[in-house]
Amino acid sequence: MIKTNLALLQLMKELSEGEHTKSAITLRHLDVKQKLIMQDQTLQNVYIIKSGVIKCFMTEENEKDYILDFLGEGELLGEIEAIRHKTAGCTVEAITPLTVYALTSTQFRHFLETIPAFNMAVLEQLVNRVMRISEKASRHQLYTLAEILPQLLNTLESQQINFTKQDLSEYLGISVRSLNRMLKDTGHTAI
Amino acid sequence: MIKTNLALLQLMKELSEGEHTKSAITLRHLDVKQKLIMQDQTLQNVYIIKSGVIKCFMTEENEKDYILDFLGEGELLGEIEAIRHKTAGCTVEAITPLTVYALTSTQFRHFLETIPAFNMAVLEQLVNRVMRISEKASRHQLYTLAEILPQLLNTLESQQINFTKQDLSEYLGISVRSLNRMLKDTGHTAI
DNA sequence: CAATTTTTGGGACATTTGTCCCATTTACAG
DNA sequence: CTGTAAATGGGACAAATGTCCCAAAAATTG
Repeated sequence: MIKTNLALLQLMKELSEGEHTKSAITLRHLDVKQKLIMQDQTLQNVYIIKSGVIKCFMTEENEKDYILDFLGEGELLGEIEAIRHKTAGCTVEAITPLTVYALTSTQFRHFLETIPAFNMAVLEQLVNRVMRISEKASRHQLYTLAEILPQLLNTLESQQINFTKQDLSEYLGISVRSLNRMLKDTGHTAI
Repeated sequence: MIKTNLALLQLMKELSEGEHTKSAITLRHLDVKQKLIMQDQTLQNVYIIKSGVIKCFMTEENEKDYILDFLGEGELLGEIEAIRHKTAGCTVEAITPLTVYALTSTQFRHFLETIPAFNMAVLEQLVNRVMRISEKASRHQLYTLAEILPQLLNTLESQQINFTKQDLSEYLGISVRSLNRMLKDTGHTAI
């Protein structure tokens, strides 16, 4: 359920120690509930998660939030904006203490052009994300909650993070009330 | 509503005439309802739409289809599979007569590595797709049909393609019955 | 043109999900 | 430890959507 990209994490570790590259990379720490990226903001940086977990969500005009994904180690953030030269499409908020590698958007594009391994890792990151979001969208449109929920609960058990009901329902695209109801009906007590 | 990528289309036009690159690129024609890519199939090629429109959809285990997107000129197909070395995640079917540029997955990866403009165009294509799919997923989770439909109908008017009710409802992730009901309630007669 | 298939439109009813609301429990700051 | 805020669980009802089904209209085929 929490997506990671260990290949990119490893690569960033190397780059952050590399002679010519380490000066471009800094570290940043965030506490729980702090926001790394705010929707509609102009971004100067691209981030790669070193440790911790974030939620990435979009806020629509009717004030409702939709959580696109929970992302962990090695996941790339802000690359969309760096490549398209647009403002942020979603908000990124820490749900555990977080450490990220940061590099400027300009540096990011420079790395893309000059470091083949980095370029490849970013391409892979992007196609994986397309797949994942597509599959999630499809699943959530074509199955009922009753079919999706058990799988999700299964996945949740292997995570040691406490997701709030609010977060789970925003991830599923339903109201908290519906989530509660379904949990009760299926006999699930704790999350 | 129909996504296009004119930058990539232009680039492909140039590459298909370029001294060193034209031999790698072939053309393929398809009729309406023919499938260019079948879900779960292993792909040998990557395609770029030269002209025409396709629908890209996923079939879930419960036999229901979800249309991810309608794609037109310059859109890239099969790149996900070429980069991840996986089988196709969705089916691609022509909804108008179609002409595509085809190149082998190997050639595609070679172009990525050796032609910076191509690499950049693919990166842009991918981030745009992530944005688009994310926005669609979010919108469809957070708004009711009554709010989405008018916008969609608006967009439809500017297209000269006849979408079937079936396609529209699979794009919206609802049943045809619901689509009909909503069309009647909002006083829309023709599509 | 006739026969057949596909698409469309909608009635009736069941199911799912949302909204509003409030009591209880849990977490947290002073 | 205590008061306040946040999160949880669920009743009651409204609204949205799905399922099943069938008849009319349109498109396709021989």
